[in-house]
Amino acid sequence: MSNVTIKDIARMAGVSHTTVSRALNDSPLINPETKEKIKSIAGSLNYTPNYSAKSLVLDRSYNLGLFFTTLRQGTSPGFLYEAIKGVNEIIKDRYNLIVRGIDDYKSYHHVNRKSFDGIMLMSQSAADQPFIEYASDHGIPFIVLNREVEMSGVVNLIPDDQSGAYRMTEYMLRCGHRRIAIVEGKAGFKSAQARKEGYREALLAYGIPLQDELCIRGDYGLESGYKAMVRLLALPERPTAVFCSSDDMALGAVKAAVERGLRVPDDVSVAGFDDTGYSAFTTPALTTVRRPIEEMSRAGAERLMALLETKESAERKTLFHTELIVRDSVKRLNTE
Amino acid sequence: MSNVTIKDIARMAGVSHTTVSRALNDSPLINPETKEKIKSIAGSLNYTPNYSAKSLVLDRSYNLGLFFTTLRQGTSPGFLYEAIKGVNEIIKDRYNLIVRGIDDYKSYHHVNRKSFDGIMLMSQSAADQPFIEYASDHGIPFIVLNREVEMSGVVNLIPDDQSGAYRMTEYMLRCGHRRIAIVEGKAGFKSAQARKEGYREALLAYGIPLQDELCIRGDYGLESGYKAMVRLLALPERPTAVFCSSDDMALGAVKAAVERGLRVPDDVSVAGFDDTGYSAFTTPALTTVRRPIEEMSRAGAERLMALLETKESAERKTLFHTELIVRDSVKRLNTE
DNA sequence: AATCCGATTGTTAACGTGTGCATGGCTATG
DNA sequence: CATAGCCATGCACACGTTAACAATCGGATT
Repeated sequence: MSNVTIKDIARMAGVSHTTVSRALNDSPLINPETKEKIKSIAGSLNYTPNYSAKSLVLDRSYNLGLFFTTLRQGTSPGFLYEAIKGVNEIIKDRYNLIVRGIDDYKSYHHVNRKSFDGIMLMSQSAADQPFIEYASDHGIPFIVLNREVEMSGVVNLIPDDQSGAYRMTEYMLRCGHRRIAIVEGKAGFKSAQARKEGYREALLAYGIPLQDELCIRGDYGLESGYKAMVRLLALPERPTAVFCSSDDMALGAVKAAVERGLRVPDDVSVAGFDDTGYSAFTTPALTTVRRPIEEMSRAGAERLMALLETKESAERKTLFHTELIVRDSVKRLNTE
Repeated sequence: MSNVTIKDIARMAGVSHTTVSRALNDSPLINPETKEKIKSIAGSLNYTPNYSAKSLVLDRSYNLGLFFTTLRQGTSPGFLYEAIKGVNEIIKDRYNLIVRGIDDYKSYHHVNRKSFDGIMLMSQSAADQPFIEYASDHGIPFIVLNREVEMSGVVNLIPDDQSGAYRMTEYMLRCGHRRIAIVEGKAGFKSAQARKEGYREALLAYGIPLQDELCIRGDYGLESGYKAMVRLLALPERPTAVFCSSDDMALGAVKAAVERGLRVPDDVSVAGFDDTGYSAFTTPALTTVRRPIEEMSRAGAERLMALLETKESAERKTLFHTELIVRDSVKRLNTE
């Protein structure tokens, strides 16, 4: 049992517990020989510091929060996975990573400076604005990932969704598509808006008007992609290509098309967004936009650690590049 | 700032901090009126207890661990997602859920009774036996999910993989398949072994010998399913059905088949295991075995909470039912 | 020889909370 | 009226750690 305290060590070493504390924290005040002796005793006793006690006096909890807007809906497994993986690669052993959806909290009461040294918010919707203000008001060091936030002074790492969507739409246009539909993301999600905007811009650049009947609202989930496609296929003049704002919705869309006897991409092209691990293995392999979630999370963790150790923080806003991944689900109509 | 302490409240209420402490903890010793008064002051001051201090004196950290064998490889995003979701639904606000792969720790030094009130281990491989022993030796309350563990006295919740695999194989046999291959899970993973065993048993029941050339080792990942299928298709006499030990591998397998001009399930049948959210939306929709990860995690969290609050713990081992999900990826060869 | 200084160690208090024991007031009982 | 008993509260300490300040010692400086 690790009930060993510095006082026990002090007794064995014939010194005061203060000296032990200093020795174990590598204080330069302590005689090197004493230090060695104390460390070896600590080692042999298998001493582990009591972090609750440290926390109390040092005013640090050693807890880091990784919060999502929600874990219930609108957060894809792949997204969660990459984010956790990225962060866990960076943080030191002594930090605890606490994962939670902010909608899991009945009140933010338990979220405070004493309980969290810092927080990374994977923000997906404007709905977490209150949370951001709460964190800011309570002086909790935090950074916001994934969603652009207007607040000044906040470290903000975001993927360049808009230009990703632009490039995808442009790619479809270059392939000769002119009647291009979009299945939008979840209402209220900034990412949904950015992707729509990239789509709109690209169409504009090619002088093609935005048509309401080709814009269908989804919620990023599989099912909503399916339903959206069903509606698109029922149109008098149906689109030749469908840009889905998430890979999951693209899967749903493909499903709907195939069920109705259409081949993808021969009869209708479908593209996604995210490049989840699955996209390369669907049939057909999905043309999509890669979003560097893991890199972004890693960078976020690094920035947060830096922010905690030295009080300075570098640039506020950083864009992470998204990348067009061409696979097999969009057909080339011309020979350009 | 939440620098309010019970002493501040005590001063304002004209009582001792002891009384405040008791009042806020609903001690029956305190006069109801005093209690009300104190609570209202605490409320208006927006008081939050300092959990580091509480931890120190109560010897509880309010941290719960959700540990995986690894987060790097062999853990699918969907698995992680469902587990976290299940646990987060149960645990109370005041608990922190700490998610980590045990292979992230350089040493277990930071894992101890003071830092974790309890641990749920999503065990996937025998490789975490040392960790289990460590936790046991250090007297940390813990339960093991997902993998059967021999240790006595450990609460152990596991999905009935073996009978799931049995039912799947049996289903294929009933459909008239006789030459059935298996793509096995990651070496060393208990789940891989259990699924293989169910497969073996079913074949045996139908008097069909196990053939080594039809058993290919995979690692649960997409890529490995692809490669396994490539090998199977290169066989002189190829299987009519392939049972993959995970949905991900099934996706990979389908991919390989389609690339070689084969249709699933018309030319070759493929089945998976897990019933990830995607299985219903692949083309063709995947026939698979549902594994109740979320339910199991929820139950695990409940059991752990119970174990922490009252020291008793109910039955040791609980099996969670797996369920055959018939979709479109396995062809019926007969008309039985 | 008196003083000072640097190196090392110890004394003591502090962080915010919970709890055993003592205290004081009030009521009921004889 | 005295005493027992209960209810409500306070006092003092504990939890394990860090840190400001004091203390000791030996040697160097004046």
